[in-house]
Amino acid sequence: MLTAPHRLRDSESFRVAVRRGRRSGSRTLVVHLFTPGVEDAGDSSSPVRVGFVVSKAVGNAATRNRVKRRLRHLAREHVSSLPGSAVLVVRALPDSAAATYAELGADLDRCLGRVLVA
RNA sequence: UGGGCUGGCCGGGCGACCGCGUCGUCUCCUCACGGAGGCGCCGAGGAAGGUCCGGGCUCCACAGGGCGAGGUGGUGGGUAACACCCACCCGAGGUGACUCGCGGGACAGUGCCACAGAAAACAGACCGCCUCCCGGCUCGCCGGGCGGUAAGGGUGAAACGGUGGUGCAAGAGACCACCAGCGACCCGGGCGACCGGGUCGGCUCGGCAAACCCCACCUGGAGCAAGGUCAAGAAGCCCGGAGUCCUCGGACACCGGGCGCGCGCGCGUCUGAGGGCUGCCCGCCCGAGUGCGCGGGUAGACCGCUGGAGGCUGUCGGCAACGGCAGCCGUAGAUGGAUGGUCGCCCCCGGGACGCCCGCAAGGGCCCCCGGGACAGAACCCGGCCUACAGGCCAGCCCGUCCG
RNA sequence: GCCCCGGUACUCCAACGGCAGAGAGAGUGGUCUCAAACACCAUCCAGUGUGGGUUCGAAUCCCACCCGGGGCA
Repeated sequence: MLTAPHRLRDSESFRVAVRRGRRSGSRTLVVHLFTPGVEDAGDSSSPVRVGFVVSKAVGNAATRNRVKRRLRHLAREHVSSLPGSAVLVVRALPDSAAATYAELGADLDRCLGRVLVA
């Protein structure tokens, strides 16, 4: 689980991450990672922030909550490996509703690996 | 023992590790705001759901009357209130326990009843039946006419009471008996809906109001993004539309709208601007500001925010719903939205199979492996309704079978 | 949180409570053409989102549910 400072909670940051960040997808989810450059980062001390997008196509409220909780728990493992002041948005696809915790973890690892190579 | 009816209840349990949120407390960092960490308590539901009703709460409004609109619809209770619940009545279904019913009014009026049929609502008469008259005749009849009838025909969802008899030219509630139905009155029972009995009457009168409508009763508007406090802010913000440029990500200017404030103009301050009575009118009330245009700021934090028509137990009243009294309990408050993740054991269900046990057998039990365990996530709070739901527990009752 | 529309053939859409359903496009088969397009003719495709009720009779009226779209704060 993520503590409060690591939560992404304003829609502008979501838009920036989704539009300008590096993207990688899998069957169950899509990852957007935005790492601000030197000129963009006003204060380099801001923490890594993570947000989630789980649309109604995934399922009803209980299902969406479960997916979101699993993703939050998984994303916690990656916070320390991300560069400072990075913004990560994880978008859940409809197949994520039926995926197990291990499958979601594998997909998140693979996508984050691809995004972080560059 | 098999099948069924009704009511109530549960919604996996225990443990380990890693985590999240509110509150409390301690420690540390910071000038401060605040932040980090440790410990402790608590942390989704029976439907939290759909948003179909009813309330609480908040703001606005509120002399009264009329028209309109919407809702409810057997009776009597319960309740803060209801379209909910309970009991009863009536009707329908079931052998029964029991279930189901938008269950007022069709002599206040208007409207509709397709097709078929002679005729579809007020009686009328197509084929028939019959007296009489005229004509014909093969004289048992045939044709025509003035009339009388409504038993029979067949259509339809529905055809103007049913059966039997008297009666008649033929017939008919024309008359009689019984039955069904309608109305009036009387007696008895019930708070009442209504029920039981009797007398009399005309002797009979279709359905649809989830068609307009009539009757009785009820209904002010909005909603916690209500509403309030503080901060920021004399500066160009947000939303929608369409356009130009372009490095296709954005930038720029235009039009319309939104809110605090500033400026200008108009109309006004008791001879009344404007507003309200949230559908309209009369009428009434409030009232010192208000309408328009131009410029164009902020959209953050906190309160509201959880103790309430609260729950449990006992007792009393009541057929019951429910109510009175006493005692005990203290129970989520997030805001990109906490209550989770991964395992182990147990429980339940399904499948498989080595072995073991019981049994003549069908089969049953133990152990092992695999898979599964629903519907679904609080967002101001309650009372209901409706809808979804794996599996399970308890109680009462009905019908059948067997044994005594 | 509050509220409003809509659901009929493959598609777009009509249908006073009355034969259960019109039209256009698309499709199919013909005519025309060397072949096609166009045009013309014929034909096929629905049981009206689901369930229940009122009625003699329901796409239509009423109730509940499902799905889709939209608006306001």
